[in-house]
Amino acid sequence: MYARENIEQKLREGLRQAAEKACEAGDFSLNGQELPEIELEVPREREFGDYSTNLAMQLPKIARKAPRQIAEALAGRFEPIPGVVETVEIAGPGFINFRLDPSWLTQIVAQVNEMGGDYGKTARHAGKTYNLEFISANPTGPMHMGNARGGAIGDVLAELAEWTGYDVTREFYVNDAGNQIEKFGDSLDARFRQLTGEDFPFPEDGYQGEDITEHVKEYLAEHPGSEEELKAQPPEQRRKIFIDYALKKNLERMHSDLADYGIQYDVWFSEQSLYETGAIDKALDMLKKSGSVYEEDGAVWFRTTDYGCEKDDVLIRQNGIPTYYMGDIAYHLNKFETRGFDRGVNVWGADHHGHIARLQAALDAAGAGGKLDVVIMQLVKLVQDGEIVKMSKRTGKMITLTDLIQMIGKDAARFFFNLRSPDSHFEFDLDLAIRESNENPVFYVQYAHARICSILRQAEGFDWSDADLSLLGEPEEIALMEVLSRFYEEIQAGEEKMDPSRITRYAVDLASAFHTFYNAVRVNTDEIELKKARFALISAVRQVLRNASEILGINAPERM
RNA sequence: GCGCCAAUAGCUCAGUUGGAUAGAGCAACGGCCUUCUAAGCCGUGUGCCCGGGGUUCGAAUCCCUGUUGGCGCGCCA
Repeated sequence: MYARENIEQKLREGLRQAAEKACEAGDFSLNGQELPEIELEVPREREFGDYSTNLAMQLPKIARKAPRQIAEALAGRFEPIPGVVETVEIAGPGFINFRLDPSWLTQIVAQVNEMGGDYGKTARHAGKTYNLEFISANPTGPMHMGNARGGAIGDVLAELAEWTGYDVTREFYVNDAGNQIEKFGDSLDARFRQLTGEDFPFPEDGYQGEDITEHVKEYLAEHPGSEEELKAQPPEQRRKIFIDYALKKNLERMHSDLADYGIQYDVWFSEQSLYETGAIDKALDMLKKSGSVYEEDGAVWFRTTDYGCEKDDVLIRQNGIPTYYMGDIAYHLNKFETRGFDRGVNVWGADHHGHIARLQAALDAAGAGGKLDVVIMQLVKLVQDGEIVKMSKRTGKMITLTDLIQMIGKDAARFFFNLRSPDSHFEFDLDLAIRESNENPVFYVQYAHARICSILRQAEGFDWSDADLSLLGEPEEIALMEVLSRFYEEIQAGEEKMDPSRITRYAVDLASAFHTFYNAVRVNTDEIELKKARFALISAVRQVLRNASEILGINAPERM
């Protein structure tokens, strides 16, 4: 158990008992009502102590007494906890402020050094399986900036889930079926015809990127003499050959690009496989049982309006081909029913948010409701030379994930995309990003780690295992230990709110507290006992910086 | 028209289970390297928390409403 959890539990218990005693003694009465949940917070101002509660200000309505009077009764009857609570004070309109025994903080240093790479982990969700689907970029072309953001967010969310005890599966949904694949094939075939001298118009809504032409050229280079053979084939056959070839190439490239980005998937789930395994039919049967499926105009519909949506949606088109929506339902039922995941989280771009309600509706109808959360990330707006760059996979004008990593590096990219919460609108200034490669906060964090490594390197062989941590009492040391104590809370909050940016901000906070400490006191001091204590402290800081870097998927360099 | 997300310092953004004096980075200016990494530290100031109502001991935070911006509302994915 982490120190803060322990202390908070004791404070709550103490307050509960104080309230009981105060009622018995007739200080005030709850008039038959339950004591509200006790809220504890860490006050912004140091002078208000280490913990504060507004309990006395929540009671006047029930007890019909002034908050100050209630606070006085509670504080007066609060049983001292030796070694934990030093003082109890009343302040302002009725806050009760607690000041803790300083020893609680030094214990954290020992705990971090003992737990090492496990410090920050909890078993809160132990035994539960968690499926995290992210990026799921169209395999018809290279990945873009939006995919880069989704990748950074998703991978850290997965990590946060693991740190809170979930058994996590990272998953990429490969959209290798449907209309865009047809378009992909048409585009490839059109380029083939043009390359081989035919005067053939390029489809208006085709993929105009260079990569399409490249695929065709590569195919021809790899299959010498195949040109005539291909020309003799019927167009559908030829399209299929090109699609199979280019899709495979694209997926291989995605694998390696994502590996460069530090992302490793456990499952690449093929949309096409849903058709081949009968998962679509099975899902449709499950939906039919809800009684909300009907036929009209030759198509099969799902009455999403039964579930609060604005209009119904088509499951099977007039031409008999299932919609993307139907596929997505089958896919998610596969996650929850077939594979039995306890929880699923998807990271989607804001342009897909309209899809959430109807997917949830269908899952409810099929009896798999309440298991899926969707994190919506706002789209990335790319700015270059002070102007917004329109990106489009269709026209092929875009900055790819690979370009980005080449420009600013994996660490900076991952950190940068997680600097803001997913639902904040993101303006990515390319000129700034290139310039920022040296100003990016990621270097600030990494520098703190490298500095600590440097100090420890110079004292190789120095043994501080018997350090007396109570010697740590400078304000900068206390501030640093307080940041250390917050780590597990940030992980929990990040997981709960599905917001990875908590961790980047925490890492910056910790690095900042360290840099301040470093400039204020000398670690490698002549006073041996103090030196031992400070070595124990910076060793703990280094450990937590490493753990945070692990979650963020960035390097913690030993030298810079 | 309807729905989702947003609006806080010159810029980019924190702060949202309602709390005490609304914060950080960048940018600007000044200071700190004869001892552990100056990619660092310290100091100097700026706010109609988009407007208007409401809820209450207390609102940047919750509710209603208006404005502005982004996105969505296909038998596309």
